Order: sequence, then structure tokens, then C-alpha cells
Amino acid sequence: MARVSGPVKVLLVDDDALVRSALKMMLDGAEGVRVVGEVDDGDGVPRAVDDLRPDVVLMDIRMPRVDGLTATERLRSRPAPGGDPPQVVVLTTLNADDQVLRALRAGAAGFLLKDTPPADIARAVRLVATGEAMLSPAVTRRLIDHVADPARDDRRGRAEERLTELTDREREVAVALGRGGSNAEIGAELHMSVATVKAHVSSVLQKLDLNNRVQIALLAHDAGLV
Amino acid sequence: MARVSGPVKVLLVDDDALVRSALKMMLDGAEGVRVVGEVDDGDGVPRAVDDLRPDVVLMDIRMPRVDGLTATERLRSRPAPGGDPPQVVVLTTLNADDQVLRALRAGAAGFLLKDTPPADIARAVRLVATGEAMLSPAVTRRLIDHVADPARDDRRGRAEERLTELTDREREVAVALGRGGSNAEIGAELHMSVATVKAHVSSVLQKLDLNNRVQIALLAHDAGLV
DNA sequence: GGGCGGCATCGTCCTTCGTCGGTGGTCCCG
DNA sequence: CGGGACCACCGACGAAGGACGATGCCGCCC
Repeated sequence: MARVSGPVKVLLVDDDALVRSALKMMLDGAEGVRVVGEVDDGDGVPRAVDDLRPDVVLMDIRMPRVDGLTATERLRSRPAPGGDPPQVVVLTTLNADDQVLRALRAGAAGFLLKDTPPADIARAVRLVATGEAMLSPAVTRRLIDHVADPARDDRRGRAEERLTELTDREREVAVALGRGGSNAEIGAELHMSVATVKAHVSSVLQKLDLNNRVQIALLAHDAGLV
Repeated sequence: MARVSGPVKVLLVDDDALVRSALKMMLDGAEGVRVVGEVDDGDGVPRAVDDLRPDVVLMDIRMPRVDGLTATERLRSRPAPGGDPPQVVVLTTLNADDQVLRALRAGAAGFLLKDTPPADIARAVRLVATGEAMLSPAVTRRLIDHVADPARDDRRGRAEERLTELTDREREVAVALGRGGSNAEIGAELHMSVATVKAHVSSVLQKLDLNNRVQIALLAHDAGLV
């Protein structure tokens, strides 16, 4: 994250020469940004990065040989031959949930759709160079929907609520069960005989209206007690 | 999400009169935005929303009586007395992970830090009115780090990987187990005898080096196969 | 074709789980 | 004080789970 001064060095990765030249023109016209190289496929990225040391890589997804997501994963996870790996901004036309997530998990700091106005692309490049992040509004929307995930959230809410009807000891047993322990292991951990563990387990089953220990374990997980 | 034409109607919520008037001046000077009201605390929001029908609420977090997050939760979850509830953009000075998440889960479509340039605030207001979303770059960064969650992610990666060494049938059994089924139920579901289910379970236990069915169920969950 | 390895299927046998009943302890209420 | 409700604890026993071995089926490779 140690950027010094001077313009942000950018590497363009896109299989379409027209797109590349448009981006180059646009970015070189912008303040504080300079295009230092271009590559026409994901497989050329590592080499270009080593040679040119860009601060930011502007990466297309769809490319013939190695796609942009794979290239991003490789780039961000490799042993960094001298300094941090460059930041990656993915630039694509399509906005699919799994692609966004995969890109961000791979370490991308930006995800822009190709309808992004030129000024914003330049701005995104400068931003990610400082360690911050920028997404297209529609992508932001998707990401928010993903983390908000009402389904998961109220699963957890309900699970927590149900666990409150348990006694302390029962809850401890339930949590230990959530780690996958056998009755014997739980007994050892909580200093009680196997018979007692069973009694607690039975009580939990009855109170929560469940059929077997697996369901207790899953519930404990949903409640986030593991 | 049915916005018609005309300027976006905005309600300001902030306990500081100075901040409100600054925002009002700034927004009324901007294209396509009009401030239709101001409130000095979260408790006044429902009333103002009913009276003024804003498209967007610009909400501070820290307020004396009812804070902005609580107000957002109430606003977005109530039975919508006529049309969709307005979109909420949270506007605050501090960028804490739990606050961001809570706001977004409550239904906020924007989260801006108070150092956001005026033009961007107006822009964010127009954007969220159309159903998209906007976050400050630093907030985006946090959110990305949250979803990327290396810990969870490679738990899942490893779980998936380990499950590949199973045969199809074994994997089916593992998934059914992940739903909390007994051997008898699994057998009925997959048309095989209890003895066969047990054989598959045993095989899975051995291949994955686990001790009991609970651990299989948890692994299946980590892998996201439920 | 014979032999070999992997898979799905099942029955047998021991281990673990879960149910049932019971003890002692605390607290509270009439 | 006597009873009732709740809790933690335990033993015994039938039911489910899990280990093991066996069978038949396929595809593969000398």
C-alpha cells in the first residue's frame, strides 16, 4: 500500500485493441494517471506486471485464453516478487453476482461496468491506488443485497431466539455438539458423565422440537455459537 | 422503485442545524434534487416521511433520542403506508464495520462519510432514487473485506475440495445428512436400504477422516451444499 | 477371456445415541 | 413447613449409528 508520489501507473488488459486504445486515450488525458502498458490476454499479465510494475491493473473478464478473474486470482495470490502486487480493477459489461464475488474474493479492489463514464474510471484508478475501493452503483447494489441476505439473517435471529429457552448447561452442551463432539467428548469437556450429557441432549431435542443431534449442531451453527 | 420524473425529493435528518442548512444549500443547488424537509432527530422521521413523501432520506447516525440506524430499521421495515418506503442514505463521520453492516441490513442503499464532496452527495441521492446504491470508497473497501472473508472462504474452499474425493452417491448421502436426516430418512429419500446408507456414511467418514455424522453435516454446510 | 479395481448394494455385529425413570438440590409460594 | 417447579445429575435399556465383510456390476488392461 506504499504509494509514493507521481502519476498512478496503469496496465490495460483487454483482448479488444479498440477498447484498449480508447481507454488509453481516456486515461492519459486524465490527471494523475498514466498508462504504462497493454496486454491482450490474461496469460500475459504476470510478465507485464513484472516488467512494468504498474500500480493498478485494469482488467477485462472475457478473454480468449486466460480470463480476467483467473488472472486476478493468480496475480493477487502469487508470492509478490518485489513489493505488493498491483491493485486490480475489473472492467466488464456484465454484472453477475458470482462474478462479482469471485473477483472481490480474488482481491480485486474495483468492479466497473463498461458504461462507466471516463472520468469515473480515472477516478477509480486513483482511488484503488490509495488502497480504497470503488464499484459501479449497480454492482454495489448487488453486493449490498448479498451481505444483507435476509434469509440468512433471520435464520440466525430465529435460531438465537430458540436457544434462549434452554438452560445454561443445555446451551453449553448444544454448543459443544455444534463442534461435532461425541457425548463422551462433551462429557469430558464439561466435566459430567456421558449419561448426563445424554440427558441434556434429550432435553434440548424436546425443547426445540428436533429429531436428532445433527439438527442441534446445525441450529447452533445458524445461531453463530461456534 | 416506481420513480416518476421531476426532481428527487430529499428529507434531511441531522441533529445539527448547521449541517442541515449546509446540506440544504448544497443539494438545492444541485441538478435534479430538492430538499423537501428537515428533521432534527430519528424520532421525527416516520411523521415527516408520511407528510412529505420524500424519495430519499439523508440520515445522520448520532442523534440524541433515536439514532439513525434504529430510525432506518423502523422506516424500512414498517408496513409502507402507501407506496414503497423511501431509500435511505446514511451520512456519518465514522466508518465502523458493524455500523455499516447494520445500516445495510436495515435496508440503507447508501453509506457516505461526511468528507464526501458535495457533488457526490447529490449524485448518490439521485442514484439511490433509481434503486442503485452508493458507498464511500473507504466503506466499499470495508464491505469488500467483509464479503471476501478469507477465513470463511477458505473453509468453504477446503470443504468443497475434500468433497470431490467422494463418489456421487456418497456426496448425495452427505448432503442429505447435512439437512439433518436420519439414516432411515436418507434411505427413503435416495431409494436405498438403511444398510446401504450406513455403508456410504462409513465410507465418507473414512475418506474425510471424520469421527461421526455430525461432522459430515457441518462439512456439507461449509461447502454450501445445503 | 481372466484378472483387477472401483462402485453400489446389502446383512451382521458391536458401539453410541436417545428415552425413560429416578435422585438430590434450590427456590418460591401458600 | 410442605408442596411444586426447575435444574443438574446419573443408570438401564431399546433403537439408531457405524465398522466390517460379502456380493454383483461395470470398465479397463494386459
